[in-house]
Amino acid sequence: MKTPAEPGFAFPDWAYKPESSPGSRQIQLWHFILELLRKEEYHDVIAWQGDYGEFVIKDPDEVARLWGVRKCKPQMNYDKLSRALRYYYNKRILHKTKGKRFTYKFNFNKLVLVNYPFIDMGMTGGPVPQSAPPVPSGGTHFRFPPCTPSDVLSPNEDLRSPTLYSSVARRLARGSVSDCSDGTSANSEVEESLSEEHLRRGPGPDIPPFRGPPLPRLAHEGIFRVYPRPRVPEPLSPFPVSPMGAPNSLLPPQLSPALPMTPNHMNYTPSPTLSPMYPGGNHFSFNPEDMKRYLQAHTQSVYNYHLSPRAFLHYPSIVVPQPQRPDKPLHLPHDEPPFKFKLQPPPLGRKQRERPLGAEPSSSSSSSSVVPQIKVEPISDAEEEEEELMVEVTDISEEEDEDVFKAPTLPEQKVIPSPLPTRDEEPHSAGPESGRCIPLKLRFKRRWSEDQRLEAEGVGEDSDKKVRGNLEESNVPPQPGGGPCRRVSTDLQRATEELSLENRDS
DNA sequence: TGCGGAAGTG
DNA sequence: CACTTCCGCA
Repeated sequence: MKTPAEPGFAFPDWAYKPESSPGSRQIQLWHFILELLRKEEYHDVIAWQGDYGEFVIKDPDEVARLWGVRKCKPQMNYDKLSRALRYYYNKRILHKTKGKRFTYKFNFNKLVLVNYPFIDMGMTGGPVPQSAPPVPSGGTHFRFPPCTPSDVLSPNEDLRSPTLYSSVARRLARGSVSDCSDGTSANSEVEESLSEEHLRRGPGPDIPPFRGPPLPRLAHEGIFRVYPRPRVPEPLSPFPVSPMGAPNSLLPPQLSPALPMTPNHMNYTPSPTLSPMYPGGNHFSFNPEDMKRYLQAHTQSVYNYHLSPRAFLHYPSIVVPQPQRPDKPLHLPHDEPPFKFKLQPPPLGRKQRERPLGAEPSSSSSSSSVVPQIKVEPISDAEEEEEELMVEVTDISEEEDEDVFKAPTLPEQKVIPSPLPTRDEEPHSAGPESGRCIPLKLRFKRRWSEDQRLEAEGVGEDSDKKVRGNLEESNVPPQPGGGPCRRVSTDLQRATEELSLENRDS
């Protein structure tokens, strides 16, 4: 109803932080830049130009002024603004296009990929719209595994969305360039609060508030999940409309962006909090097709500029065990272990409705004390690496990225070198449990057990010791009957439960 | 022009 | 934390 007739504003929610949110800050410079970039009105001031994601500040002073207005910093000038931009270098949000005056380039790889890691960044790049880096289409409600979105994103980056961003985007839509003292468009705030609700509701009445639409079972199953088509044609890309035009004419059924494009990334379902806006919303709807194209192309430039490839390399480790797909070796022929995913014992006290395998009901309590110690290396490792690799490590690669690109070095390779024994893999060979319909879980469990076992056998001596040490230290004697594995499996059990639950509901 | 250190701000 | 402000250096 109250859909501002603004010609396609389209920023992904994740790009903003609602003022209301705790750590929310005001608009960030890059948001602002992006915003200007997508507005015709400012094409004389700033515009996409050159490479993908590359833009030129045609009128530095004006941009600075606008920025100043937006931030209520009348003293703002290009010098200062550029300093701010320069800070983005390290964050890898931007980088300078050398040789070209006032030309910078967005590292969408970072901005976008991180949020849409499922997109294939393969270098198959075809022609891509130049000035219109599209963004994946909404409709996806991702969910990261146990780890939180913030784990995936740099802590110091605000790309992560706290929760719902429904409206913030909208506000920018209009009060794009100012709202403080300059009458230019002082509507943001107001508008925002107003729209907050129906925004969530979307333009259409049929659009349920964003929360947790039927989540595809799990990436591995719903790879081809059909996504609701965005209400709005695509001209509303977060970026200037692409020459390619809106594929609105005939959008192929919206496939999950997590499509077969890249197995690496489709193994987990991104978190809803990171998800693009609800497709219903008119605020943000991007088309996977475009996104894919863009990203592919962008990848090239990314490679050219050595932008962080870690985003990619990294994800595989988050991967969730894949159901065996004989038809398609999901990827990485060799240089990567099937999955180096270590389950982190989920927080206890939650749904434990699955019958605890071989664990007393009360085990929950006992194990709750154990869990922390048990955490072989998941949490810290996973999280730390994640962040590091993803973002902070930035510096490391700052100049060595090339290498990274060429020879992705995985954090740990000590993973199960051999394909798991068939028996272990066979879904049929039902396990002790309800050997039927908990494939994922089972797989997880097995995988994990396997992992644990191997580690226990010496592969991962460190962690093994760690675990034991901890166990001893905590007076938690090894399970008499089951040995370490037993405990592990218990935890695993829980973990899997947690995980499957996680994926089930939401 | 562009860079990045350093200190300051909310 | 994300700038803002100032500044020396190239």
